[in-house]
Formats: sequence, C-alpha cells, structure tokens
Amino acid sequence: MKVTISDVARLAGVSTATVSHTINNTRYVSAETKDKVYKAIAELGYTPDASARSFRTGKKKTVGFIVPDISNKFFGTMIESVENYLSAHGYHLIIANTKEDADREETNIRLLSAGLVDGLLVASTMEDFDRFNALIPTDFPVVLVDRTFETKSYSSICVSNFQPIYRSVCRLAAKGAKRIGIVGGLPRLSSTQERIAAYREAIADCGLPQDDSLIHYGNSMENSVQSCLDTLLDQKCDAIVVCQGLMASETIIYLHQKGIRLGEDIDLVSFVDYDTNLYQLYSGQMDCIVQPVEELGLAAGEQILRRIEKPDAPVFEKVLTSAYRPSIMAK
Amino acid sequence: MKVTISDVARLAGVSTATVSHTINNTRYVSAETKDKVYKAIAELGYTPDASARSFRTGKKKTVGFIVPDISNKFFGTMIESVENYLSAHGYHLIIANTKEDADREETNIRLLSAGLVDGLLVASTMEDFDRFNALIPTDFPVVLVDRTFETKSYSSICVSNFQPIYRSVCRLAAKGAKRIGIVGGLPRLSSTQERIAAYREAIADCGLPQDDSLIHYGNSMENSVQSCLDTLLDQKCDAIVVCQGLMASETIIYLHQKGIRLGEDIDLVSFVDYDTNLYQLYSGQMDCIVQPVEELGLAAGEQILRRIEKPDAPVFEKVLTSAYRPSIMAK
DNA sequence: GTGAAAGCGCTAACAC
DNA sequence: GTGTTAGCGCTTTCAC
Repeated sequence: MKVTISDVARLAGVSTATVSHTINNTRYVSAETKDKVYKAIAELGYTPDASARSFRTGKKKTVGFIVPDISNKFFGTMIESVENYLSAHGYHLIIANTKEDADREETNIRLLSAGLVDGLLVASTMEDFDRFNALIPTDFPVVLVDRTFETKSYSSICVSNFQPIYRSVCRLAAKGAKRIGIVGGLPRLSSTQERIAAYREAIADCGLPQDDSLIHYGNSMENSVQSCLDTLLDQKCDAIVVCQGLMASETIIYLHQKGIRLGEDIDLVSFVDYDTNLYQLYSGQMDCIVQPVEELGLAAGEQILRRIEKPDAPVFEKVLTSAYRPSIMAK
Repeated sequence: MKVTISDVARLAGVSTATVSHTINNTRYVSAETKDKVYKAIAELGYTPDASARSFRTGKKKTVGFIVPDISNKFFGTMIESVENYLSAHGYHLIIANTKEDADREETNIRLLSAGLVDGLLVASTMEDFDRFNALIPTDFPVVLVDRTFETKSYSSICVSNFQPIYRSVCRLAAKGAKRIGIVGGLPRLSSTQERIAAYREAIADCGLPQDDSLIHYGNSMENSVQSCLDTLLDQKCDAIVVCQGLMASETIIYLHQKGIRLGEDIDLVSFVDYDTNLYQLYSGQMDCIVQPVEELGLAAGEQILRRIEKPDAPVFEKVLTSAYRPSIMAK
C-alpha cells in the first residue's frame, strides 16, 4: 500500500503537522524531532504525493506549452530552452501540439487551463482574438510566444518581424533585383502578416512596382513550398524571400534539385532555423535571418513564472531582434 | 471565486453526486435532471477541477517522457508521435530533458513518479541498471524507449541496431573498402554498444583486419564529431560508418567543407534522422539507415497506456527495423 | 515546540 | 432515479 504522511507521523511518534513542516521547512522543528521524522521517512520509503499536494495548495508547479508543430526545429529548440528554465525553477512542462489547427488549440487550452497547469505558454494558431480570449479563464496566467494578436491584453514574447524583411528587400533592391518574390507562412498568423507588410513597404520605398502575383503563402509546415516556388520562378523572379525556416530548407533543396544556384542564378533571403545543419552549408550563399530561439524560450519561461506569481502584473511585451547574416557572395 | 461542483448542485437543485454522475456518465440520470445540471453548469461557467479529480481518483491522465535531448530531431519527432497517440486517448505528456546526464535523469524520474504522472517513458542515459531500477517505485508503469538494459525487467520499444550496421559494413567491404572507420554515440548506451558490436562482427566476417584505432565515439549531441573524423581521415579510411543522426549531419557538413566528396573520395553510411532536410540532398551519395521514429513513438504510446491499465502485464519487448536506403552511386 | 482538526473538490459506496 | 456522506493525502490555522 501507499505510504502516507500519517504512516510517517505514527512511526515517528509525532503529528502529521510536524512531518509536513519538517519536510517543507515551514516552521521550527527541533533537531531531535526532525531526526525522528527523517528516520521514519527513510524507513518507510515515503514520498509525498505530488497530486495531493497540488490539490491542497492549488499549485501544480507545472506550465503548459501549446505549440503549433513540435517536430519543427524552431519550436523544438524553444521547448528545450523553456524546459531548461522551468526545471531550474522547480516547474514541469506539459506539451500540447496543435498542428496549426485552431480546434486542437481550443481543446488543449480548455484541458490544460482546467486545473492541470499553473500557467500557459501559447504560440497560437488562431486568427480570431475573441475566440482565443474566451477560452482563457479570468486571471489565468498566459504568455503569448512568437505570435500575438492585435489586441494586446496578454503578455507576449516575440521576435521582430518587420525590420529584417524590410532590410532584406532593400538589400536585394540595392543589388539590382527587379522582381523580388516572397513566400509567407500561414496568412492568418501575426508573424506572417508583419513580414508581408514589411515586404510591401520596402518594395514601395525602394521604388519597385507592387505586384501581388509575387506574394505567395505556404502553410508553415512541411511540403508546402514547391508550388509557390514554381510560380515565382515562372514569374522570372531574380530574388526570393522566404518567411519561415522549415520552408527555407525546402526551398534550398528544391532549388538545388532544379540546378538553380543560390547567389548566382537567384538571390535568396530567409528566416532560418537556428542550428539547422542545412544552413551551415548554404549560409555563405544567401542572407540568413536567424531568430534568437533560445532567448525566446528563456524569456517565455521567465515571464510565465513571473505571471504565475503575480497574476495581475501589467501586460508585458518583449520583442527580440533577429541576427542578420548577409551572404558572403557578390552576385 | 472558483466555481465548484457544490455550486452547480445548489443551482440545479440536485446533489453533488448527481452532478458528478451527469458529467461523467457514470450512472443513469433522467433527461430532465441532466438538463438542469447542464444549464447550471453553463450559467456558472463551471469546469471540473482536474487536480481535485486526479487526486480523488488517483489517475492523472498524464504520462512523463524522459528524453536525452529534446532539440534533437530524432527525439523531437518521437515526442510528436507520442503526444499524438496520447492526446487521442485523453492523456497529456510531460517532458523532461536530461541532456544525457544521469543525475538529471535521476531527479526527473523521482519527481515525475511521485504522483505526477501515471506512467513513464524513458530513453535512459544510464549505464547502471541497478541505479535505474532503484528509482522506479514498485509496480510503477515504465516503458523504455530506444535504449534498454541487459536486464530485461521493463517493457521496451527499440530499433534494431545490429542488422543495419552489419549490413553496411558488408556492403562497404564488397565494394572494396579496406579501412572502414566507425563513429559511435555515447559508449555507455545500449544502442551504441550494439552498433559497435555489429561493426566488429562484420569486420571479422568480411575478413578485414580488426583495428581498434578505427573505432571512435562521439557524445550523441552536437559538435562532437570533428575530432573523430580528423583521426579517421588521418588513418586513411576509405569508408566511414556513423552511428547517429545528429553526428551524421555534422559529418556531411564537415566532409563537404573539407572538399571530400561522398561516394567518390569516401563512402559514407549512417543512421540518419528521419525527415532531416539535409539528407534529401545527400541521400543519393551515401547509404542511409532510416529509423522508424514515428512507429517508435506510436508503439511507446500504446505500450505505456496498456501498462497503466494493466500494471502487472508481462514484460513486452518490441524491436522495430530500420529502412535501408542504399546510395545510388557506383563508386 | 508541537498537536488537533478542518477542509481543498471531487467520486463512489451505500442508502432509500 | 437521486441524495448523503466519507474520505483521498496533504497543508495550515488555531490552540496550547
């Protein structure tokens, strides 16, 4: 049978209160009493039941992370970084994978926020803020990660999307590109929208003609990029901007297979997943936008724990900046 | 304040038992009573508290997965696959990352098995079975994944390690290789040991000289492979076998950077992480051993849930086989 | 310096 | 067909 705190108390000849206080260092206990308690614990092999404890205290010491795509290296690395921070602070991490599906996200938010976790990290795939907002119990600690909503009522940790794309387009234009195509992620995501907006502004500012047939969207997951590229190549693009790491890998491979050389036949700029091996091979032949994934995860961990401690802290927004690694080739 | 089952009962004018049974479909409740209950639930916005429920029932509906390296695509994909199976069966997944550190593994097993999860999936980094075994509470559901111990007292889901390496060496020998080097993962892991054993046997069976200076070990994590390769190249190897996906990526990149062409200057065979983009580029120039990661995750999910339901089921061992994708080049 | 006991929210055995 | 109630294992207030 399961060993409980009363078993320990009985064997040690003290009350359950004393056992509890001994374990948790929560009030003075004389050295000899402590000793008896620890002996009893050891003898019985007692471990306090986490489940009873969280029920009693209301603290689960667990954070939920709702992720759109675990197997994506970008999120994989972020999960690692979050878990690292949390475990160092005595918290556990529950993962839920939505596969960019809003219904799955809804189910998971419901399940996790119903007493399973103390707080939620969400990289939301939802477009509709009201739908999202309605799911979150009042005062429930939430931090948005990588993606935000127009309405800024939740804390968020994001990466600057505008600046690197704007800069990329300007650089390409300065190098002489006339037809710059772009492949965005899922159109409904804030990150995609910001990136496309940056593209449009830069195109205008550089005096290039606006041409919506040069704007295409993938689905931010695997195998979504080929048809976009086919069209862009048909359109005689001399440069391509890719807005997401997974799609960037596929782009590199696809162009390679078609015998199109980066930096020679075509210029490529892309958000690139930190640490993906593929880029080590091609980083010299393209402009790479490297997102600070580890810092993202770290900041997300910090913020959610802070919010769990102070649920009514003011909304906090952090925007990290990506590193820009220009190609070393002169076209 | 928090809405509890008693609030609902009061508003609906029924007992808490009825509310509970209505929610859980656990005994007959008349249509009209059900109706009153649901109305009250809706009106109050009641959600049953998961934490109270698991405390009461003893079921957490949560599985823990102890992983050596989350950011490794091999485990990332496996996590996805496990989570997929579990969530379809109403379970949650808690992740713990050990970074191949036995002490971290120990801490995590302790924490998670103390009433936080119903069962544990472990890709253990431990060498010592007794140490591992001592951590697991009696009758606690555990399934080993990807790595086992000599002592087979836990269920396990693994991938055949011997056969593909043996075959690789034979193929290389048949192609005329005289000096076949090998880079293993962490020496203490069962997977590494099996692979190195296969290499040794095949070398012997093919009549090649045993030469321990051709056997090197990385650490199964990032940036561990260059020194191994330098030595092997110094030793004038004409073929190299790499035992792990992350190290394989690094090998490809390193050889590429040194201008050594796969399948021409040197033959390469490697365990390759399913789905890593890099291999799409090089799969024609090397022999690839592709592990069935998704099936691994699926089987792991199945087994742990089965064990949670029947904790005293007999030990179950499943060994999946890897796909072998030969190079399309003739050297 | 320590103990007694209430009670967290829920489920389920027992009663009618 | 539904209600009453004990109690899961722990923390914490109140009391001495």
